[in-house]
Amino acid sequence: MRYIQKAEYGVPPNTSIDESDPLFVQAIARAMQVLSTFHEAGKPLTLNEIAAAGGMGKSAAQRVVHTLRQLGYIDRDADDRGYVPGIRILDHTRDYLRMNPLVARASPVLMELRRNVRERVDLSLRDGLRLVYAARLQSKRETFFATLVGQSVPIYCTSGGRAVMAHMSDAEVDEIIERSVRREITPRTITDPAAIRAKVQEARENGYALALEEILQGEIAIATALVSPDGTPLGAIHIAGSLSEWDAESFCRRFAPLAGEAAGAINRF
Amino acid sequence: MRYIQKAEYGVPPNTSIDESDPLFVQAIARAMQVLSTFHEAGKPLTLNEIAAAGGMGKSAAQRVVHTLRQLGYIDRDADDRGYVPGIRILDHTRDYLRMNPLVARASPVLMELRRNVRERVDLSLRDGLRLVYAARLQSKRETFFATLVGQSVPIYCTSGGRAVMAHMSDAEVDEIIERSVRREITPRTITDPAAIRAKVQEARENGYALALEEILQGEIAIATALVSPDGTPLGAIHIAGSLSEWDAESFCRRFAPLAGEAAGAINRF
DNA sequence: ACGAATGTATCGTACAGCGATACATTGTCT
DNA sequence: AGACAATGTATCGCTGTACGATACATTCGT
Repeated sequence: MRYIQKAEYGVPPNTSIDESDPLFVQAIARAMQVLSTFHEAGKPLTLNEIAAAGGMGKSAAQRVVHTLRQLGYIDRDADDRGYVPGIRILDHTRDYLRMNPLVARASPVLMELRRNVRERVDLSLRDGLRLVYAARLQSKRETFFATLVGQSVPIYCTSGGRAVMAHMSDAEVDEIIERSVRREITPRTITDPAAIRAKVQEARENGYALALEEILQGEIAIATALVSPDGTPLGAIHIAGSLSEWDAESFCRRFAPLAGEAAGAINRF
Repeated sequence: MRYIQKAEYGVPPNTSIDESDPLFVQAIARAMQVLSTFHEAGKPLTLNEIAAAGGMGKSAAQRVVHTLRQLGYIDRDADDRGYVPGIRILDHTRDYLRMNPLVARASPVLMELRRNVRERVDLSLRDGLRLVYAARLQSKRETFFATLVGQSVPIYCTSGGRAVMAHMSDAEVDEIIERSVRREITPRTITDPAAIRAKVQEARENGYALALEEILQGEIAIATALVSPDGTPLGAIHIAGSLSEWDAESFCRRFAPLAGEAAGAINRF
């Protein structure tokens, strides 16, 4: 039995909480902290690992895990060797997806788009310095792990991220670049601030953003932004293909108009 | 802006918790209770609604919501009119999906299956009296809301459920039937215990289960069970099509072998 | 067979979270 | 417009919950 794929190029969400907030319930923070331990895990976890990772005592971890287990948010591994996330999580996934108006509005358009495009089509939503994939329509050849709902990627070095940044002020863009932990995820990841700004500018002019192998070797992706009525960028639509089948120019010529149309259909108020 | 689709035919999970458990952390239960309020909601919720639904005081709801908001598990609605589930939920979705060995093992097989089948293909996992959809490869014509990850259906009246029950003892089957709140979701939903037992027996003999419009009008579905090495049923693979294109017999003849093969490929330890 | 690491149980004390209440702000009805 | 109802926000003293240390049980690894 194998357990694979931890965070990898995923981005941890911002969990910098304000200490000494009179309304803040610490027990809840502990619970979520425990659940979040799995973000970095590649295998079922033991109580001690959870306690250590959460910076809490063994007793605290024990009680939290016990409680979450009763409620179904944590399970025992199939072989009873450790703890894994529980199925009740999916109930909340459903709630999130169906109550997010952007997802609801975008989905039919995405499926229509997928009909005209034999490549992977994704919807991502902005959360701080990252984009979180909310809906993914995989192409024929994709592997499962590359296309998980909830997967997240940095804004600074992705097509979707740059499409989003294209709808921000220069100051905001700079702040994102500044605060991001930039590293070369692949050899072709663009990490230089000036170069990123240039790509954002390019996206502004083209109306779409392009990224070549910045996250995954051999992957080409273009994206267009989804914006709220007041112009705030909320997320992006991605079309991703393989460089073994496409060169950048023909990929853009073929898919940029489609991606633009799709975004347009969603963005109308 | 519209917010649609609440629980409907979804099944609420079993949250009957043991009172007076010395290790039970009530604050966590409260937090999850609050998040679970959205299961039944068709629109953004107010503080008072959350408090009332959770059977707690306004202050308690206030603190819980405040905390979950800080952590990103609850957001304000786009128009600042109410509370909605937050995007951090998706991080845990990803954890669940990738750390569940059955999902991991089944996914490539599912995609291969989808390649040979132009209909919807689903993977569901058992949780008590219900099946929870964990992976869904939609066909061309599906609407988004019909194919949400996290959607759940009762065991007693679905193809997947009967495929699962086929791998249980008669006593276990009876218990499921007994404990389920059986109602006619559609006019064709089978709710009579004896009739259900007969359908289970039929599934045992055929190696697959069939359901006709028991959940959704016009839908036909067949399913095969996924079992652990010791024979315990863990979930099912579904193939679902439309009665406007298929009659029961040809649907089975065409897809039963494929569903069986797929389940077989996954079940080999 | 042994030792190390796991999950489980117990218990008195401190402080976290409870509920009542009061305030602020928004939207709605006539 | 003006008043009202309903929303989210803040404050505070008391109670009871969750804390951590420790001891026990059980499984795993070698």
